[in-house]
Amino acid sequence: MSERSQSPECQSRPYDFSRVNPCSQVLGQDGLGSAASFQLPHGVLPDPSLLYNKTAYSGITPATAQTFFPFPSVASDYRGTDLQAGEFGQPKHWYPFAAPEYTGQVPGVTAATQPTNLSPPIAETREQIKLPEIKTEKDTGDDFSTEMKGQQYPTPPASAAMPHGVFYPAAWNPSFWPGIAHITPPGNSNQNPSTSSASSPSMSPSPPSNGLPGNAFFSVNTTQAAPGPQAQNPASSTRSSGSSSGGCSDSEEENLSTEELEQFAKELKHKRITLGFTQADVGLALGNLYGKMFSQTTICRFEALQLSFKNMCKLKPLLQRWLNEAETSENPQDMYKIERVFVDTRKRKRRTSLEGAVRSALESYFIKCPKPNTQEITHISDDLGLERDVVRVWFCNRRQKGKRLALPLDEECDGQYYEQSPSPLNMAPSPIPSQSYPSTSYPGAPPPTLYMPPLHRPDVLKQALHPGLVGHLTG
DNA sequence: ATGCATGAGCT
DNA sequence: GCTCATGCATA
Repeated sequence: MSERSQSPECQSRPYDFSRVNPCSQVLGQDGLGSAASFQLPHGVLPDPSLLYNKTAYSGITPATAQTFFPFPSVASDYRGTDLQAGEFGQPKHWYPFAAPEYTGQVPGVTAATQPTNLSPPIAETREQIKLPEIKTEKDTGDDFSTEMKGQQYPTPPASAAMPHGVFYPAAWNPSFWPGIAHITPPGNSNQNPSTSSASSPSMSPSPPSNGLPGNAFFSVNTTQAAPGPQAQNPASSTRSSGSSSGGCSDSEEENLSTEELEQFAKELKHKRITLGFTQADVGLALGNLYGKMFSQTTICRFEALQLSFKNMCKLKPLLQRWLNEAETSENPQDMYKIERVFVDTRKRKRRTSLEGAVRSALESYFIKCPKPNTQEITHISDDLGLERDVVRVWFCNRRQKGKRLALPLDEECDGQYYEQSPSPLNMAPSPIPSQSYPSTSYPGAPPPTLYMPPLHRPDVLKQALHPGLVGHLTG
């Protein structure tokens, strides 16, 4: 009830497009006929935050904040060091369907074996393992059909040769993280009590046998244990209601501060890399260890502080435990062994790849109207020749992204971020007096009057905007 | 690392 | 239909 309410209540309908909606005007314009017309004039607010009229980063109340971490990705700098050993298809334990078939898709490796019992030699466990999954049609317009995607088995190459625990020695460069030049000694991880129980069961050579999710452990500290099928972890599932008690009520890290999270994220990344784990490994390990698996994406976002505060709080304990386990384990590789194979037979819509011009157009629309109503979405979709749903989803994601990248931690009323009433047709640079970025990004903006968190830098800003748009705006 | 998509829970 | 958490697919 807490967070859920945030939008409706907090935003108090900043702009109700269904009524008098500036967007409507904009959308109704003829000029919008082509993507070209969306070209934003230079100087037009490249900074999304400007649109949100967000207030200064003033810390947050861990207990309530449902905001996103806008920190600049702590990652992104060390690419070569952590070449993802590969992405693992998410076994999605909550989709215990049998694998009908699969096709090996790994170059050089023919998936000749049974999908099940996939337990590659240690040397290969880190390899890319794709579980069969549904892939959408590749080419048929919007429709999508299923298509079993091949299960990718370990690609022997280089990485295969890498022994666990000893990785990328050459690649690793601590300098990337000025703040954490060295790894803190194991066990030193800041808090975390329960962790030490270390070498826990999960570390045993054979991970939860079938690795069935039933291995619930996920309850960070609580009761929410078992993530049964698709058991969205409690925290998330309860977010709407439970969260009321506080952002990370389900976590033992309830008192986490943003600094702690930030610090932990760095620590995690640093150690993970040092230990030779990829983000995907970690995600899998969590599944094996605690029954709740996460994707490389999620781990990546965690490290980059791109999750909501609440989400960070929720995951932190798990990752903390994993970290401790990994550091103390003698056979860390066991932590991510995959032995379960489930197939998700759901159909997944083919991913739409929007062209630069279209994205720019959408971005432009977004600036003018972050929350288009049904009609407007329809208009936009017609205008750009996109599926309505694609447009709708794009806006949803764009808003989410906006929060992630341009939102300070404090805000809870996300509605406010979009409170800014869309600018009139002429797209006058959104003048959000209360917040601004360096003139470089927004020449016409008034000088910054509010505290600008470190993360509010041009480079971060760019992340919040579509590359195409940024490029367009900046030059 | 990130864009687009999915699904739960909610209004 | 929105937010939020999360993940597949891909740049």
